[in-house]
Amino acid sequence: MTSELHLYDTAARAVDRFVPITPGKVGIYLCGATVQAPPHIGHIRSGVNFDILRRWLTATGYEVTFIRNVTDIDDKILHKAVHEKTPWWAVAMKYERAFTSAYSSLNVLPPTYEPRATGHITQMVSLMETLIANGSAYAPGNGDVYLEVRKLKRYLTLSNQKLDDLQPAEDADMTYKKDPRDFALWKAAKPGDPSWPTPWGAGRPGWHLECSAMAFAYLGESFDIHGGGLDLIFPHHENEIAQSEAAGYGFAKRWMHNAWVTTSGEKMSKSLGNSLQIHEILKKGVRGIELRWYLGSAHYRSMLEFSFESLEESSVNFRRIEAFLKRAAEATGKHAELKFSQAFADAMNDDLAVPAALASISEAVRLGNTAITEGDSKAVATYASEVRGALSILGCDPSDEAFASAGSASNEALDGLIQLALDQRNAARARKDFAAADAIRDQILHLGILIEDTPQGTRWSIQ
RNA sequence: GGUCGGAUGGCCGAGAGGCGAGGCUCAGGACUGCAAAUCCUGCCACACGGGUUCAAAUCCCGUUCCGACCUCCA
Repeated sequence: MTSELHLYDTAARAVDRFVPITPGKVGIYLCGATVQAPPHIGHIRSGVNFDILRRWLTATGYEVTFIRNVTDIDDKILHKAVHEKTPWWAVAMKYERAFTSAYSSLNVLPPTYEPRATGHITQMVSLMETLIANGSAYAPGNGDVYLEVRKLKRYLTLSNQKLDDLQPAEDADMTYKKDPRDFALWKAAKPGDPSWPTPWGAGRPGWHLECSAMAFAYLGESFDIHGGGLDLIFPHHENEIAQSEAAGYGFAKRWMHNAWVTTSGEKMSKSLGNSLQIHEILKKGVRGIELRWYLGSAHYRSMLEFSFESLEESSVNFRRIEAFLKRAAEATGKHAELKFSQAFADAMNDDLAVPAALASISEAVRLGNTAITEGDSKAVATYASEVRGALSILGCDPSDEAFASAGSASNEALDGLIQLALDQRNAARARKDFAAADAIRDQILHLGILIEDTPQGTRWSIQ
């Protein structure tokens, strides 16, 4: 009897059983990047966390439609374009590529579809027409369009705030707004800004509208899960809910938010100057698979306090698991199949309890290592399958071609050379000339190759 | 002012009334010519003060400290 998937819902502030709208299918909308800077590890943690959710849903038989948007127009992109003397669309494309590359380095699967805001102006205009027609929004005549928050049946249900408790924005322009908390669906074009024609004048989208319009376009009026970082709860997600519900849509049935990556206890962000970009870490020689293992290892709702020390510690742990899979393959003569244990499934079904899932992997590795020592190849195959299957769901299967290393031809030559040295060394060992044998081992170790003697013979690996 | 998190062993990091998650480090042992790897054993922690209970890291009350959001944010 398998356990059933339970997930946290930010709106309910509780974990409860996941029941899809349509049996067997799941629609997920994840707020992706506003492409105005290269991704830091916090952005990619979000990608990894939701990638794990998606992989788990897929592994347990759901057909997942995963939409992750790109917001390719906003104030910062326009500012940056002016600053860099580059067209705004070139700025957006540059950083979109940086995000794509970072996701790919960490084996985050491409979404089913990745809609860009600027490609969905028609859908946004249509949504605004609906909102104006039913009295939820107004166009004061200057080209802006605002949502009238006082008219909403409910508002701020995710962040559990009261409208009157909000600190009104100091810079709220009351020339056209009916209430300082009304937010812009659409912004009138300023000279030099890109713009699109609408019934209310030329302009560009406000920040929140694109997600409501695109979620509707690809997932319909109502869908299963909406995800994003904790800091999007207010205002972004509140305003998405406001727009979509005012338009009469059921919108997201469940809200999931990942916590931050912190340094010195503080949230990583560009404005604090403490952000760490993915490519900076990879440049230090950290493997993508190890960085992913680290970012995915904490529970998605817990803060992850980043340090290179704990990253290295996590990598040591991963290499032990990886080494087990390698030795298991040698012992059984084949790659392990992809399976997972009940303990792993129970952990994942409990709101993606990855730390508990990791404990189940460690247990399987320990038992599998013992089975290798005992020569029980059937047991080795069983544990290796469980480990590899679990790793695969976490996106960290070492045999995944996403992490494949190149150069198998040169490896053959290397293999021959090392075999030559090993033959020499084993000859020395046979005549009990251990000084010579150890000298060979030490010299090879200096070249970065580790030699290990096992009851099954001598094996080598690149450090 | 409003809303919301957090504090766990040398370190990372789970758990949420009873049975010591797991990992890393370190120490000892087994195995080994020696290493390495592996396995075994050990290192009995929950910010502080009260309370509830047969039993509290977990529930309640209070305190301290850290952090996040309140219209830029993953």
